[in-house]
Amino acid sequence: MRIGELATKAGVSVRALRYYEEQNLLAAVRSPSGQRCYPDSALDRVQWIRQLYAAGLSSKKIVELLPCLDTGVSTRATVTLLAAERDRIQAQIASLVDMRDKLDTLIAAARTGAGDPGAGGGPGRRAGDRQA
Amino acid sequence: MRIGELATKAGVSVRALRYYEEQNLLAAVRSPSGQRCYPDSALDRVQWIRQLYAAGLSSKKIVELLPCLDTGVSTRATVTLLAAERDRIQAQIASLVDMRDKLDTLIAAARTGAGDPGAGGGPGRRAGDRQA
DNA sequence: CTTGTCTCTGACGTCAGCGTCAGGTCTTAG
DNA sequence: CTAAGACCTGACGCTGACGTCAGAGACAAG
Repeated sequence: MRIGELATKAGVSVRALRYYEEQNLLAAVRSPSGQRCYPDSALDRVQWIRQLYAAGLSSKKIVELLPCLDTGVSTRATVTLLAAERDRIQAQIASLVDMRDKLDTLIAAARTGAGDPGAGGGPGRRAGDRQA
Repeated sequence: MRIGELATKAGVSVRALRYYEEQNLLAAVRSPSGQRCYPDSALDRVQWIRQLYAAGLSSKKIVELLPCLDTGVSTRATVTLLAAERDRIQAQIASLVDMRDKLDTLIAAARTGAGDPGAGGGPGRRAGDRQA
């Protein structure tokens, strides 16, 4: 498939796909005229890339991990990297959970009438999505 | 206290503190000669700011929320903002937990032999910090 | 053949949260 | 008094993941 189609399917911009190629995250076969041609597997690949970016990894880290994600084969070095990123993500989760709880406390305080005139909320609990 | 002391205590750079002031996140009384003078409460304030940055909020969002965090008083607008950020953070947590689990799977597969799909999920588990 | 849409390669623009350098002032120890 | 830091205000630099614009080729449809 061509770049526009992949972009639409993956929900990213054409520019982003070209950027991924530039960063060696995503390869494409070229047609004789130079147009990029992607296999279907590229869609999964792009979604991996997006999720890794969303988890706070840089292009450099991702390019080191992708071969392992592709083949499932890990060297000791990549396992080390995987573990390091996992631990970083875990710490990030802990930090976010902490902040979420702080915000919940503030929201609860606001709802139970502390402060704002007209915030007569009564018992206004949020949905019980306490677990991450 | 002066800016250098606050920076040291808070573990941030002097430049960062000046930036926070520029963004209206942190106020300082000025000495006659123009030097910034911070109250002790500024330390807590800076730590709030750091944590909010770490949770992915922008200066703009933080400046909208800080008055509420200071006074504990929330208007309807700030409660809406708080709730929106809470939900964003919750979604981010979910995304990170998902990625953490994916990485754990890969790590486990690598540990239980030459990594390959079909990974037998045998022993070699990580410490049981499954919950966020 | 022409039109419209898609694609190509540069290459500069953006935005946030600071780092860093320049040139001058303030404070404090000796 | 003087030297050494700490502090001041600009103001430019940096990084990463793209956005955007320019100018030109590619390709199916009528």
